[in-house]
Amino acid sequence: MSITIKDVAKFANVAPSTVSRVIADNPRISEKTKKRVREAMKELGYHPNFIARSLARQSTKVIGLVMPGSADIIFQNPFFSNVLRGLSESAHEKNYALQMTTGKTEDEIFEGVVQMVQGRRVDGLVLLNSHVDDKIMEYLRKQNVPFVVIGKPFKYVEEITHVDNDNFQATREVTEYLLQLNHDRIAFIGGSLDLVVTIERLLGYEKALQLAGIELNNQYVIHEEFLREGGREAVSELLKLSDPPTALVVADDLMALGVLNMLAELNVSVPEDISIVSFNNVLIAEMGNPPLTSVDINIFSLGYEAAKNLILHINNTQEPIKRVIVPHKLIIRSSCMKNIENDLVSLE
Amino acid sequence: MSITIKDVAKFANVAPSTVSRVIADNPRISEKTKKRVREAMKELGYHPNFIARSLARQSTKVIGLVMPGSADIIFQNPFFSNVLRGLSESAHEKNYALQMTTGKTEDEIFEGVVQMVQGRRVDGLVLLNSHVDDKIMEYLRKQNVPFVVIGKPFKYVEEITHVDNDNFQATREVTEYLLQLNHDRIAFIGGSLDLVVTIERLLGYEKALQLAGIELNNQYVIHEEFLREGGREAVSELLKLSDPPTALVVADDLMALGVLNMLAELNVSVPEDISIVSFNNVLIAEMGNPPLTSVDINIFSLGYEAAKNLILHINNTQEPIKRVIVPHKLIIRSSCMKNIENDLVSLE
DNA sequence: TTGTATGCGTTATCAT
DNA sequence: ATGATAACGCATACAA
Repeated sequence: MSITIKDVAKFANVAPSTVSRVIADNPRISEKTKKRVREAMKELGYHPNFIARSLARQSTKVIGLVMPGSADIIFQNPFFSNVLRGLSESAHEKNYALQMTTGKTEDEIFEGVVQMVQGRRVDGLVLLNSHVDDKIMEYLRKQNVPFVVIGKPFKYVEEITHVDNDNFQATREVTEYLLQLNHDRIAFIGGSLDLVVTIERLLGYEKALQLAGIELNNQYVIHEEFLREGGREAVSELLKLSDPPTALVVADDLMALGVLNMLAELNVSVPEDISIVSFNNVLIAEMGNPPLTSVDINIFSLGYEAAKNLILHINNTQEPIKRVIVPHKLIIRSSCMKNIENDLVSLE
Repeated sequence: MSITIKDVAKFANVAPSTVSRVIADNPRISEKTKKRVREAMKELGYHPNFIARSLARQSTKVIGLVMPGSADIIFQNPFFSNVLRGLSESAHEKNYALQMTTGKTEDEIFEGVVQMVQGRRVDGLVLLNSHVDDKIMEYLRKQNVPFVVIGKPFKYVEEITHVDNDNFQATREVTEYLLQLNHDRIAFIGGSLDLVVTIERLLGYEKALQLAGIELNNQYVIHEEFLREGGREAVSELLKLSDPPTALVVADDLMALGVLNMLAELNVSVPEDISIVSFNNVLIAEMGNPPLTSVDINIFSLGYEAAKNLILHINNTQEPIKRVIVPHKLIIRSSCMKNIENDLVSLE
């Protein structure tokens, strides 16, 4: 069919093994023959067959990506495009390819991971999010396959290599930011409690309130999906309270946009009537009306570091680092302001 | 290392070739031995090695995806997440895996495509967008590799299999929609003219105006990148005109959000002062303030059909269909209203 | 420094 | 209906 190593060998009057060594730039081959072989390769338009190489080397130079289910609305979150950018750039630098799992349901995805691993299609995997009691993580641990998690593993935190933000600390900080603006009725709208990130952020929120001596109000804590429908319901429930919050900590920009949308319909002004701070700082955060104050969690780096550390792990050039913390930064825009109500109270 | 076909063969007291036939469910193997072999596979925990199979079969069951450059801001458009969903679901149904190109620049991506193709890593490719004078399309045609383009090829439209909307017609329709609302000063804000979709939409816009007997105003046609910064500049330029438009056709939701954002800053009300209609109808379209009237181009189907037709093409079960048109639909929300100014004029 | 031979795990072509 | 055996294209241990 196409040009193989043997064709090049014949053309250059050497053995196939010599051609192979030239490809690997083996120092034991003389510069003369290297040059001759390389010319032959150019001449014939030779390109190495990755499949054959993978079989012989027992390594594919492919990284498997475990995506959320395609039916999952989370799949549409710009978070994933951004994390993909980071993974892509890092993988490209090290000449690794990226292969995605496909599948709608959790079971389909799990089966896909098994195929990838047992079928020896990939050298390692990156899990794009971390669930509570993650079946896939459990499996990969048992199989002893190199893998890296984006987010914090629910179990075996000390053993599983992961790239994460300090979400506990970040949420503490934003909550304290709102406290400094004189808010004391602060609600938390988080995503599914099945995601570890939600738990971490909730804990950070609670810690800040606790340190400020504010009693936790269960009605102020709402868990909905990270996306639009969730946002709408969450808001309507909160506003119905006798003592509605004056500030919201929302765990995701997209969800925060949904909240903004609903507040606009209800003629509630942001930030005049209610302040909002959200997370992720994706492109659309600054396109909200008003532009959202959001925690930049450096999504690109999350992806970049994940692929980078996975590759280090695969080639075990070193004892793998178990935890990489990517820094975050509060980006202040126009969705928060001082709580005047409390100001008046304190002036009395 | 791991369990191979030979181990199963020994365990079941048959030849490796027999095991292979059982895997393929070859009818010439007796049910008895099939059962015995399958039990042996379960027992030993056998999983076929895809790499070895690929080498022997000369087919990988992998589809290559040609993404925009990761440095490209277009990469962040929710369009791609959605198209990925469609591709993923379709590929999964046919047991194909998805592999992405990586790379920042056009050249890096091209090199990646060559690696994929010559390295025999993939059985075919899907191009996620269509550029004017697309180098990659040219290359794939010459290599005679199965591929499908999402969007309209700039050249060889009759020969290259592609999945597209009727963007010309769709843009005609939305422009006529605005005309019916009594707008006659309608501007067009499109993306890069390097993308075929931009050209198609521009032509549709022009056609509608022409049929309505409205003279084209060059100052009303602006091309900027599909994203935010572009949107801002475009708007400011338009509003500076002595006779500013009362309606905008914006070629992308994300860009339209940027436009909304800027208009809000300038205290220009939508739709009272200016009407906006945009394209794609991604999730965030309904989260604009006001929610955007947008053309739903059925992005999921674009991806789904692309993978489906590529796979048909690969297995050439039939003479490949050259063109698949995915239907579009105008989703009316709250960003457009009747042009009162012209109403008054006509009432005089 | 280079060549020979074998293996990587399958599939497929002959045989039997 | 099943078993040997030769590809598939490359890497590598062992020779020379």
